[in-house]
Amino acid sequence: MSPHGRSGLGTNQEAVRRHNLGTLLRHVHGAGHISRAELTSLMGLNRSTIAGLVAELESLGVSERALPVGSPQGAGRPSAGVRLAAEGPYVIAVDLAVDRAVVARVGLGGQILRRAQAPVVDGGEAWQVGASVAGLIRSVVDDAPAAARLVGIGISVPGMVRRSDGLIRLAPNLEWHDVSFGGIVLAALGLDIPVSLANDADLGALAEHRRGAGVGIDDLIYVSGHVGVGAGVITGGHRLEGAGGYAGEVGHLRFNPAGQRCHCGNQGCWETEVGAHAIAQAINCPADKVAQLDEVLDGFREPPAELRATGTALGHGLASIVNVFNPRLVVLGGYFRSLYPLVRAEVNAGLSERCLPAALESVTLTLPSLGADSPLLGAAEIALEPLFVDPVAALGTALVDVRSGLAG
Amino acid sequence: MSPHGRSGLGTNQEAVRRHNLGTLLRHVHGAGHISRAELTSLMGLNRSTIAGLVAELESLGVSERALPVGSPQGAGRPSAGVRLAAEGPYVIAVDLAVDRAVVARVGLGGQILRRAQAPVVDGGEAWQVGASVAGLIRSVVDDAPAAARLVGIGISVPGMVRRSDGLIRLAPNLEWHDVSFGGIVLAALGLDIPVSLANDADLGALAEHRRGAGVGIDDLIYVSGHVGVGAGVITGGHRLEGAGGYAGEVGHLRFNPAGQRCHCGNQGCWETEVGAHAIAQAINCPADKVAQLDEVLDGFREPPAELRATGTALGHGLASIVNVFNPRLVVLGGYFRSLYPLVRAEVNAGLSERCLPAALESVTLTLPSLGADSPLLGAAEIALEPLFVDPVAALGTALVDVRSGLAG
DNA sequence: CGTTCCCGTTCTCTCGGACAACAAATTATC
DNA sequence: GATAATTTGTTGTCCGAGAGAACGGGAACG
Repeated sequence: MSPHGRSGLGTNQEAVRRHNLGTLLRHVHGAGHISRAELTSLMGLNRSTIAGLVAELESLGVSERALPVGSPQGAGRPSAGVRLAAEGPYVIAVDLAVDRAVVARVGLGGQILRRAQAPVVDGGEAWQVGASVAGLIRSVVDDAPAAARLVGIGISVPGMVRRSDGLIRLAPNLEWHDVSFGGIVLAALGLDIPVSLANDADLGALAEHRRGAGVGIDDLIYVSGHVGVGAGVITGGHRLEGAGGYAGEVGHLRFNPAGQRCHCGNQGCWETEVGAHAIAQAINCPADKVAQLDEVLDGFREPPAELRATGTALGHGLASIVNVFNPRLVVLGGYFRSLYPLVRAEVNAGLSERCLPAALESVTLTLPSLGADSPLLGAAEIALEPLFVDPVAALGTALVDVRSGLAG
Repeated sequence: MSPHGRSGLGTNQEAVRRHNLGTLLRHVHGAGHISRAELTSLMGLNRSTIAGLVAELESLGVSERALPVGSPQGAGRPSAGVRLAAEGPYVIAVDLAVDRAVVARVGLGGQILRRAQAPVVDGGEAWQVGASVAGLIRSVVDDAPAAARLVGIGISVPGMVRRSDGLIRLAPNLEWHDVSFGGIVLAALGLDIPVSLANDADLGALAEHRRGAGVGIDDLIYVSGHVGVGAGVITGGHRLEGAGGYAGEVGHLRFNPAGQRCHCGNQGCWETEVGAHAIAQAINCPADKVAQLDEVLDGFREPPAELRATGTALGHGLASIVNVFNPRLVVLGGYFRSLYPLVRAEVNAGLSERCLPAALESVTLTLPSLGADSPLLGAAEIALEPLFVDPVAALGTALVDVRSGLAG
């Protein structure tokens, strides 16, 4: 059974095999290089069972035998390693931001095999951006091994994405409403493969949970500043999506009812105090550089006094979030990655001051260990997801020899 | 596999049987009376497999054969029914509130078989309350069939409960800090059986999700007013607990930084505007009746003008919550159950005004269909939970002939 | 150099669910 | 009202997947 899926169903033996093979692949994906002995203890299955599963992965062309892993600890025969195959399946990850699009070819294991990027023109129509992204995808796929299979495309979107069908309901800073961006990209490519879209903060949280600062931590929040402010939440090891997929809109938490008007129509949303426009205004940054606020902030050697209030507001807002979600970790992504080091003291003080003691004692603030690539790698993760649910089926529908498919 | 549990493990064949038997029991528990044919389609298993599972449940004394269920629809042989056994296993549910404790004997299927309650004296020590609860448990168990087995005790607590061990970290209105209430009750009973504790709002959400207004709805929030304000969140069909178990503390969301001081030390928490003390003050309710605010509110035939601002504040706060969690349903429990009908227009207007359109369009406000019993039935649900994970094991450790055990 | 420890491989066993065939019980149809 | 159609319960068999035992291999340790 999928861990979070449709409950209530029974498990037949076919599902057992699917689940075990998928879980095994998930472990190999997570570790990159792992010994069979570790797999047996991680999965709680018999040696012979693991051997059978590993053999199936090899016959699928996903993994290959490797030398015993790393340093031998203790006596006994060293355990054979399992390594991801060089010509194994891969996905296309797209990180769509307000000013640029990054596209990467990402293999199992989360390695970025090739990347490309292009600016997004201000006020660009969706089809224009889609064509640009399609071009980047072509260039990124260009040097892929012919035998390698493309499993799908994952797209990180700076806006609200409906989870039922991936429609972009609203991307305020791109000024997009109800855009079916997945369909646009597929049409521009002339392909028909699975496309998954999700909110950038949600994907940042997922990536940091799987491969970043939050490995092994089942309750974390990724707070993302990308012009607007949003959050991705992992709780109990799973993404918090909400009914429509719009959960995590912390930017519009009520913060100061006497404050400034927000583009959402309300007054004093948190975003009006810690959003990019508010910060730009505080440090007299020109409006056309708001999208590159992180670079502007990186330019400071000393924290300007004007940012202190922002730091406190950030801490106070985080306190509300921590009270509500009780995470073990809060990852500060987007331009907060540049802001936090400047005003660490104020943020920490603001959080401690306003947070309930029980929630405060177990929480840590940190920076994303994947740097600015968190949403990109999260996009890769959701595109890879079908492989972990049913490797055989996902590889069966995957695309072989993509280059000639794209040329045609 | 347990649906939300430790991921990464493989599934062995023993686990398959456990899971299927538990899932079957979960369905019988949910429906009370269900046909085998429905079970086959719900669980996606073969007829013969379901027959085997049902036979095992019968041999465990949990269920029994019943006549074909309800109205026959269509041709064909009518399917035999599965019904919960009259002398089947049961649990003790405890709803601990600031002014009273309710104890019930609850069978599989969520039926309250017997209930008792007693006032909780103001400023009562934990051991006193524990002794009182133990007495109620004795009286409630008194008429249980001798063959019926007691599976465990579930306790709803008006405060923050650590999920790792059930310790009550803080129950502000009982003035309890770090109380091991489960151990106290067990010691007073002289028993040693599983005890589960959780926050009252969390359990309200669980009960409404399983048996109330939220059946079939996987994303809902139960907002509870019981002197303090808290929320229980169901997301993706699972309880949102957080790292320590303290998630859902929406009462201390920042609401109006220029507002009144909150007992948590901050200023202008949401609770200072929609908490029981704030409402009591607004309608000139004496301080010693704050714990019975729901009854006071029920006394109004016409909504007093003083409550309008409260209704608006409730709506505005709910907007923040809906933006963050994107639920399909918000259930208003505790004294909000009495407040909402009085100021429905203000609440709805406040919510619509401050909520993001995408989140607003799929959300509904409603009252708990289990009335004031939501937390109580939620306590029963967590106590029953082991039965659905592994019926055989849970029944194996369950207590037979409880009366004589309690007498000795 | 032998012992010990751990792991991979192979074979068999066991168990649980699927499947097919048949009987049973009800509805639909002529 | 008799027959056909439909759906389900029951039974026996089959199949597949994981468990377990036995054996051999490879490395560390004494």
